[in-house]
Amino acid sequence: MLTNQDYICSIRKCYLFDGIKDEQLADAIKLLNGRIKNVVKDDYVVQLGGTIQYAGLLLKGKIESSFQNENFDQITMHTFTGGYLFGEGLVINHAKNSPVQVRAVEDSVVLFIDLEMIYAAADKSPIRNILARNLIKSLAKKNLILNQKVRILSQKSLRDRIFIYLRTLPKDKDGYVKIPFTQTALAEYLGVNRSALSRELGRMQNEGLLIVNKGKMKLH
Amino acid sequence: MLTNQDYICSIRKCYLFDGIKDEQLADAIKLLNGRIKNVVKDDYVVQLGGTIQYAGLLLKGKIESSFQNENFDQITMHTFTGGYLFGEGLVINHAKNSPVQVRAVEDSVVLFIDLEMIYAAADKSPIRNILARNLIKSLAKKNLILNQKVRILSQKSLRDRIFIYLRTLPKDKDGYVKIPFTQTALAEYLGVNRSALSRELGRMQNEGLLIVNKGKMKLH
DNA sequence: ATAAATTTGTTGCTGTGGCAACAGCTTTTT
DNA sequence: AAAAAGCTGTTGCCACAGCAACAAATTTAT
Repeated sequence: MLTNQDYICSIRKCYLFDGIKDEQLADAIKLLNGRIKNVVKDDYVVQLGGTIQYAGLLLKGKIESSFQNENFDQITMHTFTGGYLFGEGLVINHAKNSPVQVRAVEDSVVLFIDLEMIYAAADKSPIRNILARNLIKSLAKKNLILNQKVRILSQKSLRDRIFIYLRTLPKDKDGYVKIPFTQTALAEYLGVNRSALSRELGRMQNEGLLIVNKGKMKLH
Repeated sequence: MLTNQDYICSIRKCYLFDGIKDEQLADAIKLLNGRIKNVVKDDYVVQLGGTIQYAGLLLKGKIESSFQNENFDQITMHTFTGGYLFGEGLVINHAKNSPVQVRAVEDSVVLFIDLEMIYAAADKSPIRNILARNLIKSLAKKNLILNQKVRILSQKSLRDRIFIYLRTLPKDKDGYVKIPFTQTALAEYLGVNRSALSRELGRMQNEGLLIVNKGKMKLH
């Protein structure tokens, strides 16, 4: 079933199978009723407004989650590559009417898994325990990431968004923080216009609030 | 330990102890190393930048989560009453430097619990399984709520925020959706100015896009 | 080394929506 | 029933940030 080494690599990128040895992987996936499916480019993995029974783990390719705004424009939320787990929240809550759609932007391979198997069954295999722990950690992690994003997006001024973002990054001994984004990507993450971000960073430097230095920044 | 009926009421409001009978509640709480603590008004339950070892379940009183922006103003995120579970994400991720602080706004009682007990121990009691399932569901639910909020806050125009918000609410047979907020609270949820919201709702009605009717709205 | 592609800085224009202030309504309290 | 508190509609003002367009700089590809 899982002969492709690349697929195993992808699986290892997500938390869910942490602590499960390669030789147990097949058992774990079987326990989750795992099924591998090829998805051709532009096919929908999750339909807008649809129901979703299984979480997906992207083994290969590239998929994109998006939703529609008022004008029925597609707004891309995120593009994912191998190892990304999606749909957990919807599946676990038995959500109908998915508010997002997931579409393959190139030919992809997805492993569909039934997360409810983790806690639905009566037997208590050690694998089940590990999976439960990993799922909990994975969900909690997404929670933190989303919380941080909400905190940033709740700010009205661009400057406050920058401040909050910078404050959460760890400082090195000189008080600098390393920005793991290009400025373009940072603007997208902060939910602001790219040139406005550039302008504001310039202002902040003029005011002596900030030093920008090759992908590093320092406050005050 | 848990003689107060009000406390049990609060506990029942959160998912975590679903499916656990009242007579097993004490066992479940013991399993989680539960400890009840009184918190006086204005005391911090979680310090900004601090570490948090236990999740908290509010049994009585009122607490508020907030964070600080650039000017070290406190920005309130949410105010909670009995039954609210907080800090799970931070605890499970062993997060240091909490980005939020939690403060009692009136004299309160909090049950601190060690969520890691759910999956850390070797024994596999049925209670542990139930707790694991409930924690997973609870985290997944928060995930959906946060996702929805991110989707709304990512919109630049107030109108799009309104559209997205309204689209997720269930319609009644006449196509109306019931708004579970006052307009003031809705503005806060959407992250916009209250009077701007009022203005925009007026505009949309003028344009024939929306009908507002006593806490109900209808699109198109 | 040159070309191509991507990223960043800059600037003018413009509109949205934040803010403050007030008035008219509800709802709650006593 | 009166008073207090809270919610909603309205309006003027104006700053912030979105957008477009271009140039400069940097990175990646060939």
